[in-house]
Amino acid sequence: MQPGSHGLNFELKHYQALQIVWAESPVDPLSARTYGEDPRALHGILALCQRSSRYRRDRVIFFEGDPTDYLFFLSRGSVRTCRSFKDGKRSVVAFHVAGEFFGLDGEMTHSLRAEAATDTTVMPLKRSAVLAKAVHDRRISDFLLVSMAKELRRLREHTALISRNAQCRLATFLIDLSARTGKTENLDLPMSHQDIADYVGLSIETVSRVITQFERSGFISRTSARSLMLGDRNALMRIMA
Amino acid sequence: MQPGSHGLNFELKHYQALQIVWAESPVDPLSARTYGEDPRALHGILALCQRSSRYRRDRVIFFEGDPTDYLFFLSRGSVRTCRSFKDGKRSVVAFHVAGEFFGLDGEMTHSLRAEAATDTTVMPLKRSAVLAKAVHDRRISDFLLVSMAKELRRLREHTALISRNAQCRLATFLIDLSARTGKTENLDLPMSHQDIADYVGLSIETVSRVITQFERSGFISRTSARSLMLGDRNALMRIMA
DNA sequence: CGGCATATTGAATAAGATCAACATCGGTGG
DNA sequence: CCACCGATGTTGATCTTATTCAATATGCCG
Repeated sequence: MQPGSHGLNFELKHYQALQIVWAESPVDPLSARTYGEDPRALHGILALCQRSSRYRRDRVIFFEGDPTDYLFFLSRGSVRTCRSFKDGKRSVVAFHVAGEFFGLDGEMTHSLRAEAATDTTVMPLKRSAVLAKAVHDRRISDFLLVSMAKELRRLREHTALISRNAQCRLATFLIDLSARTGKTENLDLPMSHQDIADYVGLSIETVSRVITQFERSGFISRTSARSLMLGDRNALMRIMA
Repeated sequence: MQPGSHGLNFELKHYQALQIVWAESPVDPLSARTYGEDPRALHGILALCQRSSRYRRDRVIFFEGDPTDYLFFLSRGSVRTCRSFKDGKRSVVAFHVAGEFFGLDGEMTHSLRAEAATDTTVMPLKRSAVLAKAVHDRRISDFLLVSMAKELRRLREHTALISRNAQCRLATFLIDLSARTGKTENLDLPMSHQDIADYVGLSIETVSRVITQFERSGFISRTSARSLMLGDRNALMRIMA
């Protein structure tokens, strides 16, 4: 892959979604005009990538404790960031889908491990190079700010699930995933039930049972375990409370 | 309170903690040199505050759905950001302590409610003014970046609790709180048990029981319900797994 | 001192985890 | 193309953990 093309084969809507964050009034200095209509910021960042890397499902992209020397642009596939505990349990803290950055951190070492949840293509970007460029190009620092603001919001939403029951957790997960991938129907889950379970904090058995329950209630239908149709989104929304 | 003084009566260590984030090698453009040794960035932001506001315990600072016109610097007290659900339950997504910003968001409206967890003094800052100033002063945009990176990391840590048991959740909470407030002993909880329960996703009864359990195990001791002594931090760390 | 918030403790209940058996899927090699 | 096999997902029975409900205690502020 050439540096000039930047492997921009992720869907355009992801990029646009990234851009409109903080879109507000026309007078806002960080408005849609600044972010939304000019791909140069993203382009400028991705120009720092020498070559893209591919990871097969379950391969580790960085470990907990690794230096935060690189951040990554995910051009294809999906990534999970997670932590494993001494008792063998695992928490998936976040999923990332195509068009998103991951590995941004304010410390010198990663506090989480990143793994490919499906086969992926990522563009590694030397953190120091990105930051050096951000010093001279304010659109790039703004871009980072926007990326982080988006991730913050997603984490806040997810955190609010900690006191909710199994149905609510999974309804929220499904609605969120369909929104992020832009799939309103025929939602193909880009991760295993085990990944979902570790993300929402339930056992795989409970995940399976609740999805079956949703199906029996007519909220969703399935062609296979991994490919759903959200027939009644409103019902799921109601469960989210 | 005069604009010149900016109500900087929060403890210096908070500020320093904020500054050393992303500190890395001397050649890093966003290194400790940039952030760590110059209070002008924070000063520059706080100069935008016309007057500080006080909120008594449980008062709402902003509601879910309110426009994100202001962000806030917390100069005294503690704040919780939370969401209430139709079934009457509440999730506390984050606590903020003196020296931190809150209310930063990438969208036009807040997705969470912010309330004073104790009596507080906050400095409201017009978001558009901060961003306008950030355009001309790169230290300010950097400062925002650092603030958000810190909040991201805290949320990630908290999110990982979703699949952990009651002891682990509370041990993590206590250790984290003592680190953030800098109190290694005589940890005074700046929030009610109900707040803690809604934060870690347990009932108040379970919170009470686990704390009692910690006390009986000799990990902590209490002079009152709200003032603890973490006698055996290592034991708590072990429980965090 | 009184009265209301907050916190503790116990007993019953419910939600989800765990254990175990079985089903299905997807890939591989014959 | 089909048979096989390991990985993934489903379903049922039982057990554990935390919730709920209820009663009591303690603290806090007038």
